[in-house]
Formats: sequence, C-alpha cells, structure tokens
Amino acid sequence: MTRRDDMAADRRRNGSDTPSATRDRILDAAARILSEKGYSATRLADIAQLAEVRAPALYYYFSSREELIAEVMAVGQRRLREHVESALAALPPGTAPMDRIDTAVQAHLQVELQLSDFATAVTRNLGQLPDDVRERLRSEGSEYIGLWRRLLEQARAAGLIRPDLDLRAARMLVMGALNWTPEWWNPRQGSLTDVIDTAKSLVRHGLG
Amino acid sequence: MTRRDDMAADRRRNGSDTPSATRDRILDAAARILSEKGYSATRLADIAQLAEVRAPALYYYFSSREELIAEVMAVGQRRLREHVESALAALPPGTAPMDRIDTAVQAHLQVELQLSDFATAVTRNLGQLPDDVRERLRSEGSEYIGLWRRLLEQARAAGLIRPDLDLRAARMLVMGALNWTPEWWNPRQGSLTDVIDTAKSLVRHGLG
DNA sequence: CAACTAATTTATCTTAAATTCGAAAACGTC
DNA sequence: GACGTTTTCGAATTTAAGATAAATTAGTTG
Repeated sequence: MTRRDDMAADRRRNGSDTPSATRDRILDAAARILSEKGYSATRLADIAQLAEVRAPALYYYFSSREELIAEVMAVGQRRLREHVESALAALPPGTAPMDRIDTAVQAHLQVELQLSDFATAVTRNLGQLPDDVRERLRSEGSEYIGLWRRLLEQARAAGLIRPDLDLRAARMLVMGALNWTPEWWNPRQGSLTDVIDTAKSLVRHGLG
Repeated sequence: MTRRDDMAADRRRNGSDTPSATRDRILDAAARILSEKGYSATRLADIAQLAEVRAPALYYYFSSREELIAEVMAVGQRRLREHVESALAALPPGTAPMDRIDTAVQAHLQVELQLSDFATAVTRNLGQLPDDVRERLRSEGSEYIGLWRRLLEQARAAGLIRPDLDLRAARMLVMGALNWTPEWWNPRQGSLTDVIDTAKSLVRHGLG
C-alpha cells in the first residue's frame, strides 16, 4: 500500500480534510464533464484540462477513473437530497401536504438546473453506470425516493390525491418530468421561475 | 468507390430493398444495445454478438459506427412519430382536444415501453450524440415536437388549459415524464396499463 | 461445372485513452 | 538555504476498440 492510498484512506475516515483546493477543482470539473457528456464519454484528459492539471495528477487524489466518478455521483445524490430535505425542514410545522410537494418540486429543480452540476451528473448518468458503481449509490438513492414516497403518501392520506392514481407510477412520472429538465431547459430560452411555477402547477393539479 | 458502396447507395435510392435479414438483425441489435448502454458505451462487438455475426460484417452494411447509430436513431424517431400520428389519425373527427392528448400519451408510452427499442434508443441518447449526428436528426425531431405543440395549442384554444401554464415548459415537462419512463418502468413491477392510465390522468388534470 | 458475386470471416493495423512510473518542482520547516 | 514531504508532470506502457485487408464460403448464373 502506497503513501498515497494511506492519505486517501485518512481523508475518508476522519473529516479532518483540508480538502485540497485541487481535489475540489478536479471534482467540480468531473461533475461538469460528466453532466455534459455522460459516463462513457467522460475523458480524464478533459477533466484534467478543466481543472487545470495534467491527467496523471488525478491519480494523486483518486485511485481510478471509476473512483472519481463514483465520488461525483455520491456527492450529487447527497446534495440533491440534502437540499430538498432542508427546504422541507424550513417550512412551518403543519404546512399542508400539497404545499410541501410544491416545495420539493421547487428545490429539486433549483439544484438540478441552477445549483449543482453534481446533481445533473446523477440524473443523467445513473442509468448508464456499471453495476458495481450503481450498487454503491443505491442506499442513498433509495432514501431520496423514500422522501418522495412519503410526501405523496401523506398527501393521499389527507385525501388530496385522486384515488385513481397508481402512487408509484405517479411519483416516478413526476420525478421523471423533473429529471428530464436538464435535457431541454436553457436559461436563455425561459426563466427558471417559469419552469418551476409551471412544474408546481402541473404537479399540484395533476395529483389532486 | 467499391462494389459495396454502390449497393448501399442503391438501397437508399430505390425502395427495392430486399432488406437483408442480416442487416435488420444488426439494426435491431444496435437499437437494443444503444437503448441499454447509451451512445458511447455501445460497442460494435456487442452489437455483432447480439446479431450473431462478427464485427467486421457490420461494415458490409454500414460505412461506420456513426452511420449505423445514426440510422438506428432515425428509424426510432420516425417510428415514434408515425405511431403517435396514426393513433391520432384513427380518432373520430371532432374528438375533444383533451382526448387527443390522452391518445398521444398512450401511444408514446406504448412505443417507448413496449414496441420499440429504437424509440428508447432515441430518448435515451439524443442528448449525448455528437453534434453532426444530432444535426441529421433535427428536422424529424422538430416535427414530433411540433405535433405536441399543436396538441397543446388546440387544447388551450379551446380553453381547456389553465392559463397560468407556460405552454412550452408544460409540454417539455410532460414529454419528460414520458421519456423518463424507460429509466424506471419494468414489466415485472407494474402493468403497462397502470402506467398509461396514471400518466393520462396526471397529464389531463395537470393541464386542465 | 466454372466463374462470378455477395456475404462473412480471420487476421492485422491504428489510434485513443487509462494507467503506471520515476523524476522534478513546490512547499514548509528547521 | 539544505531537507524531507507533498504535489505535479512527462514519458512509457497497456488495453480496448474501430477500422481495413485479405481470404473464404456459399449461392447463382451462364
């Protein structure tokens, strides 16, 4: 085991990371490339260039391409969930279920379209990852899905959702509408607020 | 110019194709692999194996990997549009705009999830294609988008769509919900009819 | 049945990209 | 300002995949 691996291991264990500006630049660059080009077309050389280092430098911080990509995805998943969770947590207690769903829609779209290439990297690539990477991301992913399931279940329990809807299908269709936005939305063609408002309205009336 | 190119050229010109069973097997295989793995991860070797030939045989029918993939995408786009168009055409004249939208939702999902790997290949890969290939597919793609635009415009003209909705955003969100389905739907986890019915209901109430 | 053509194969070439390695900078410390 | 440690780099290695070439098979036709 080399010196390098020890360090990486240390990093992961204690949070005492001085998270090396370079390492962050590399991660950011990877997120960006990944969200634009997709898993298989993501080249280490491109990431390196964007991060302003040479390709071998990546190996100082990550043990392999897969490792780097897996890290980007993990960060993306976590940020997405945390952002939506904290938006919900900020609501006054007793907020109506439909308003909570509105909030989740808005938060999801904000992260996806404005805040984080990491989140976009996740939604655009989860489906095309090799099995072993996907496996590592599964539990975090299930948690986010669980969050949405609970949102919908609470709304249904309150009698706010039409009973003809298959709740799982409805949830996945809604999340699909949100996840697909990076494919078409462009800041120059319409404001983010328009998309968010339209999405809220569509979801609220679609479900209720 | 070799004999081979002449033949391929002939094929394209006149429709007198005896569309070689092998060529079709290759196209089908390519559609399948493409829809599963995505553009960059699609290997000629995998396609060949699925089509039960050796990789160089592909070059007898297609001049390059890009050519083959572009053909798959073109077929996929055309089939998707034609299927939805003919479903609409089969409706009695004077069918209400919302019912027409229902029909389009259903037809789109049927092609996407049941009828054609080609359609799935399109929705999952359009965003990651190299520019020159995307360029070739653009006009057909715009036509399909135009179809949906007209559907929504007619519904709005009839006063059936809430005026707070941004029509373009609404359209893209709806198409996103549909296009995302291949990412999660699995015949073993729920019937196609459930998904279709839920989608119809979601869209109808979401818009109107 | 010989000759031609279409279809497909095996073997080979080429290139692009990930990775490894050892050496050189850069940095902090005494 | 030499010394050890961290960080980065250029060059070499390896591998995988697309593409081409040449040979082979099978089928058709004169």
